Amino acid sequence: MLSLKKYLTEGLIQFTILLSLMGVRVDLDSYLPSHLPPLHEIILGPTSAYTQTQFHSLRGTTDGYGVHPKSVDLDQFFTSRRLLSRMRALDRLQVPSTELDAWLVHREADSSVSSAQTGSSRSPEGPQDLPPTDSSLRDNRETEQGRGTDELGATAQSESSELNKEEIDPIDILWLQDIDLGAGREDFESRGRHKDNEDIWESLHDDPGSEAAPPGVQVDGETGENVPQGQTAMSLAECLSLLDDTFQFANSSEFTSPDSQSILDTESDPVTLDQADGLLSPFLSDMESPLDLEEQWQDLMSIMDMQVLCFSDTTEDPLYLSLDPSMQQNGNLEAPPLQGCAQNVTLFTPSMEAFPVSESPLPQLSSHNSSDINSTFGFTNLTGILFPSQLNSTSNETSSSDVQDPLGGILGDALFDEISLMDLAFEEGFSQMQASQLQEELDSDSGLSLDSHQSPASPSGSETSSSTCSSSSSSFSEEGAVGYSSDSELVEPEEVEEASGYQPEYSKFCRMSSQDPSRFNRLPFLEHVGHNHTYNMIPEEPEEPPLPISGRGNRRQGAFLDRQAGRDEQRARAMKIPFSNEKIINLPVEEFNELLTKYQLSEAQLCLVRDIRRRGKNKMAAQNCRKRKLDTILNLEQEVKRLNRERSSQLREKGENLRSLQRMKQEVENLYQEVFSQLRDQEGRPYSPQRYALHYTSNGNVVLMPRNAEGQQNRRPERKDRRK
DNA sequence: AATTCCTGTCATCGG
DNA sequence: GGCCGATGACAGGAA
Repeated sequence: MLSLKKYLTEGLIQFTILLSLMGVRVDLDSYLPSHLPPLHEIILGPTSAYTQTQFHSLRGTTDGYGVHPKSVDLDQFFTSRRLLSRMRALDRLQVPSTELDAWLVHREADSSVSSAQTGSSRSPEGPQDLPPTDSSLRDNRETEQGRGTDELGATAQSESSELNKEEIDPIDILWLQDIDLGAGREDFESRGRHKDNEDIWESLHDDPGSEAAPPGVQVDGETGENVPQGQTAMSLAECLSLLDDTFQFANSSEFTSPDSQSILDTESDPVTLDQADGLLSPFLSDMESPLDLEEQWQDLMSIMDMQVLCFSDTTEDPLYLSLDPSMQQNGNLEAPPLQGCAQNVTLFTPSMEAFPVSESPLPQLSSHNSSDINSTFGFTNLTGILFPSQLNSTSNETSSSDVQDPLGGILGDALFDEISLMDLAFEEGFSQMQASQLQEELDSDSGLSLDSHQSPASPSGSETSSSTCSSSSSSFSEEGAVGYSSDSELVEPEEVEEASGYQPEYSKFCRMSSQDPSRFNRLPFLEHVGHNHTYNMIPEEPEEPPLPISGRGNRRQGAFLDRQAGRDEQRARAMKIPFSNEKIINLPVEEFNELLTKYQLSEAQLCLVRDIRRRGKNKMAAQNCRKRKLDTILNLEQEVKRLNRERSSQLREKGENLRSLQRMKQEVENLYQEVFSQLRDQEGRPYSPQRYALHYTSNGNVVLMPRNAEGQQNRRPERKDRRK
């Protein structure tokens, strides 16, 4: 839940930034072709707000705990870095207004075709009975077409309701079992949210058809699809609402459970899925596959990147380019120079406008050395990137190879090979990740909380629940692992049931119960069998029908438990203990002592009773301990996969940035050539590139200097630059 | 017969 | 100091 909040907050922040950017562009586009200064100011605000300093201070203050490998903090670290780089990219390159269109398409597909994640995860139905999307669900809830209507709808269409109920039942049962297991409060809350969705979903299923359509959505008479009305604009609230819905669905582990997936695979109409795939945005379609929120945001940002890069490719405005020679100072190229380059844009533009034709640039050069620039604007490199190599190729002072392409080492094949390999590994590992996605999502995206963030069936939760339960009441069969009682008459059927439902997720971790849960999902009466982890509740009586499942683990377990339970039971019988081992083990200590005082037990009897209690409790503790250990291992495994994905994504992002940088370099080079070729001396002759070169001052001015006079500051430049 | 896996049990530690 | 849960270590049984 914590990570969910984190992602939600982060997502909202990003989305707000997006909207603000879009708004800025819309406002300025109408009257300002060269809107850089105001846009830059606006962008610099959030950009500066994401400076490293603040980032660190935030890291230090928000959560308070150290950077554990599986800490949310670490996640936040990567995410914040990504945000920072994205913001820099936004500063450097504009966000096209088509961004809004993407969201509109998203919503339209959402409304008309059915949500991919909804359809894939929950709905086994065909195209005629498409479940409403989550946003539409929300709309419905807000427009009183939710529960109130669905009661009527449920009576009128009880049949379909029954059918839906049947299909929902396994999931509900799973959910309830998790509650029974003592899922933590956080799990309760998060699941409660899903449950809300399920309720609404159910209600709308009970009330299918046009009346379930949210306001603003018409039902196509031919296709039966919901056609959104008035989609030309989406309010911020709607967008945020949609975003919120998306997050809820994205984080819904139930919606990606294998059983529901199997339901989809077997019953859903592929045409519907195709439609959904075709219309939904990649952001949504990702939720169809159980990617984590991190990836979804990455994909969203990738969309931005693609658009931004396209925009960058098409733009010819050289004002976006920095021509600062100080960038020649260093050779290595990394992301920060991009920011510096972008920052320099605003400095460059006005100064170029005010550039006097007859002004001598040399003093400026002498007064503004590159170190000043670096210290002032944070330029550390970009050195030869922005300088034409061919001009320097004839000069002995600057090696062409040096200036040629400092990116060469970075943009070499090695990096891209690495990226490709990472991508490949990512692709290959994904199916496995999908297989274990449920667990990953249960642990939330940031995943890896060892003990502080247990899965719903984590021992801490169940133990806490059991301990509180046992201490607060005398119903000692809550936890279920209460066996030891061979007195079958004392074991009530419901107790058996509870015991059978004990630790439903244990099957994921224990080989002994490696039955595929999906096999029993459609058979409610086998639900408990599918999650049978009763160490102690296997009835001793042979007349008890054997469990329909078989397998080495269960047989062994059953026999072993029979033996163990029988041992203590026999001892208890031999010692004529007047109450059941179940009570001995599971009663709270006060009631247990009370029980002991009620009966006049001998010393040997008391000793045996205490031994039985100690062994029984320790046995449950050992079971929980082992389960927790397995949980930890699985969580670590998931975290490793997640970090690999993160690394792959960041490598990809880095490659994109470097490619963008290369494009910028090429454009600047072309610009340099163009400017230089148009320069004429007093006699109207062009300057020789072998003898002259353009240099850039810290204030954005461009000066023409003789090459052999470079570094000498007492020479007048032949001519100043021209504005581009 | 050796190995592996599962489970119970004991001892110990810490809350 | 006792209770209780967690956990490492060990043992025993089954496959």
